[in-house]
Amino acid sequence: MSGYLGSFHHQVDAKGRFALPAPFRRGSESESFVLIQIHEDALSLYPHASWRPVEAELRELIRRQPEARASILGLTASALEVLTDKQGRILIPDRMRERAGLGHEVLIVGALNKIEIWDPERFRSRTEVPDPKFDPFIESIFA
Amino acid sequence: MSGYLGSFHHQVDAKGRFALPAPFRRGSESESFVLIQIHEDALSLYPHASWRPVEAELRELIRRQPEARASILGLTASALEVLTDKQGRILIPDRMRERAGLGHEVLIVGALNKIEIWDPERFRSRTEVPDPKFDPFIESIFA
DNA sequence: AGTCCGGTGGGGAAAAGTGGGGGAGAGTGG
DNA sequence: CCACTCTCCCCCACTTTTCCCCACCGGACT
Repeated sequence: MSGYLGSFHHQVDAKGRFALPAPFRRGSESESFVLIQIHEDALSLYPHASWRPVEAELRELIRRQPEARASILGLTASALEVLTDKQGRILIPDRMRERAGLGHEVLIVGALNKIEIWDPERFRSRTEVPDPKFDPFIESIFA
Repeated sequence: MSGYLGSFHHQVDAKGRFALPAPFRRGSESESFVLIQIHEDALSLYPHASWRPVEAELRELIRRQPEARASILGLTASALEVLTDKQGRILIPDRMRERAGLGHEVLIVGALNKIEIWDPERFRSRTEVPDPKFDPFIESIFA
């Protein structure tokens, strides 16, 4: 299948679960994901296939720059391997939800090789005014 | 499965045992680990599969740089092969706990190919302010 | 209007984390 | 070679958390 596309407005229930949008489930049946906070304003969800090369590159970075150990350890410590339950839902631990500033409404956003989880309001404010500096590059890609 | 991820706040009981977090047990059923102190501020726990290449590289280093012998001997002398008991717990000898500065509360941290055991407070102080020098590298890995 | 499918909500069984008693085995000294 | 001690690990027990399962609801397509 092609990369993840689209955005879906879903609820996080009292137990901290949200339903993975049906289009994102196809091709990842009963597969595991890696849930991690890379950016301050969102959570990222990597399917196993996308995560593997990331992991390999992280280990390569540690080998070449041992001083990066603490930075990477902080990332992996706050990451988590998650599985969809039989209803296709994913559990976000409360600590993660709070740290990423997410409430009980989230926007599940397709980002090609991964999925991002945003606060809907914040997502609007971050994307409604795109930087025109990149327009020519983007234009040429789509030409 | 993918590498070790996540952090878990566990107790070390009066006998010096701590429960290996359930996610870290999967895939290593009744496997043995190597417990070793590589860094000053934490203990490292290598599953057998991750330990093998480390051992090979240590032997290779001794052959090429015999002067490193004493340093490596110091490491292997204080390392230890450990097994989980039937309850999935691992015993840390008191000497090791003291040398690594661990109390009766520990943070079990996933670090991809290995597991690290930290004092919770110390871990927070070492990782809460990541070095921005590595941000560009890390950004590009997760892009 | 009925049926299917995707999203939402909660009860309850199973597992995870924690604590401690006691027997088997290794190490030590007589 | 025996007796004593100490450590380790198995077993049992209890509490909390996790997640599996069932049920409901609403919209879309037939």
